[in-house]
Amino acid sequence: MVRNARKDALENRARIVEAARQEIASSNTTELRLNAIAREAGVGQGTLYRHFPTREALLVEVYRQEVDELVELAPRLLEGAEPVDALARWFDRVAEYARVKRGVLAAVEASVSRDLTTHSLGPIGDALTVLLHAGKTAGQVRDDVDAGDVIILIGYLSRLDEDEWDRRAHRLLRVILDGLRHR
Amino acid sequence: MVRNARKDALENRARIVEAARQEIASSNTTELRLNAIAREAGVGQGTLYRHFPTREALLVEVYRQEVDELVELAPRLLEGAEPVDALARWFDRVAEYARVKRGVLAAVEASVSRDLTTHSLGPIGDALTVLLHAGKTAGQVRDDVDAGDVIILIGYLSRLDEDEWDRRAHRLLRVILDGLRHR
DNA sequence: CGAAGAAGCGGACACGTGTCCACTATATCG
DNA sequence: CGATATAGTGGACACGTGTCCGCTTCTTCG
Repeated sequence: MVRNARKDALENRARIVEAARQEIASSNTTELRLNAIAREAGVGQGTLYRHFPTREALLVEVYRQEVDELVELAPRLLEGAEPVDALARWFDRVAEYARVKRGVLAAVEASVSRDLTTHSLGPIGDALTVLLHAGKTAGQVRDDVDAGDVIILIGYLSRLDEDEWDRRAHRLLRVILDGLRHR
Repeated sequence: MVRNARKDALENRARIVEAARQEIASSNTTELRLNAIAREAGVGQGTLYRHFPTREALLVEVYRQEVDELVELAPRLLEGAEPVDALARWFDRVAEYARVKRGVLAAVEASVSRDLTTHSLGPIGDALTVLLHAGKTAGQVRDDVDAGDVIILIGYLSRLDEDEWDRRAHRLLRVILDGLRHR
């Protein structure tokens, strides 16, 4: 991360992420007991919190691969489809992740909304910005929304219970998409 | 609440609600330290939790008046306006409450989404159902949404930071409204 | 009215979170 | 290479939550 990081610091960091990954994999639940992870990683609480100030920061790291995939998917979709359709497909992919790896969206949402004001939306926000911009340029997406707005709106995905998912997740994404359309 | 309630139980219940109300009034924050309220009300933790199993249950009680107002507003709006416009105005009113009395919507949202499956959406959900039904009948609102959907979508209001409010709250309500429109 | 049983009470407890700070290991520089 | 400043460590702690259960108080019924 930083230039002159200490060797043990990096090791600890890696060990924490690994412990978190395993914890998530084994318990397949959204819950994450931070202190348990610290224990499993063989570090103190303080160490964990210094490396990852918030639970979300840790989740972002754990799901980095998934996040990266979403990010690089956006421009690819734009090449092969109308902007609004690209957005729709991107939504579908987000939903897929949100369903299987519940932590992904929760992490993104929380970390983004934390500094919505700072205009730094993180990688996911940037990907969304690209999609929205294309949509606006093509006159398919309303002009008065930004990536932050959309992340706020689709945030419900991370709060949906498993048993409501099938009935609501995709339908509500379509409602939001229609709301985003230029009229 | 129940028929044969014990006198002291009712007193305690009232005292808890009163303590909560004061706590909210004085600290004007969304936070609510349940144990502090129990202490102020002069009851044990157990007592508080028996009367109000969840933090939301307590908030609903605290904001009962506001909730009632929202409920009886819905049919009144329908008398004087097109269904979609009534819905829009009702949204505005919800936003107003969500801004000033942050707890209202948080409570409603949480308590509703807790038993979305049981088809009991609570009073607010019922009010919304009326609005949506009128809109669908008039062909102004899409047929494939229910009150639960809408509550989920507008739930972002209770999560918006004060400083993002002005920029996003109403705009996003309009986006949602557009998404709900029949097309 | 007094006994009995049920409804309600309340505080101790187990657990998780996040902070703080005295200590330790590491990188750097003379 | 050894001194030293400092980044990094880890665990104790203060706090909040929610549960559990032995005890108390109310109500009811003979």
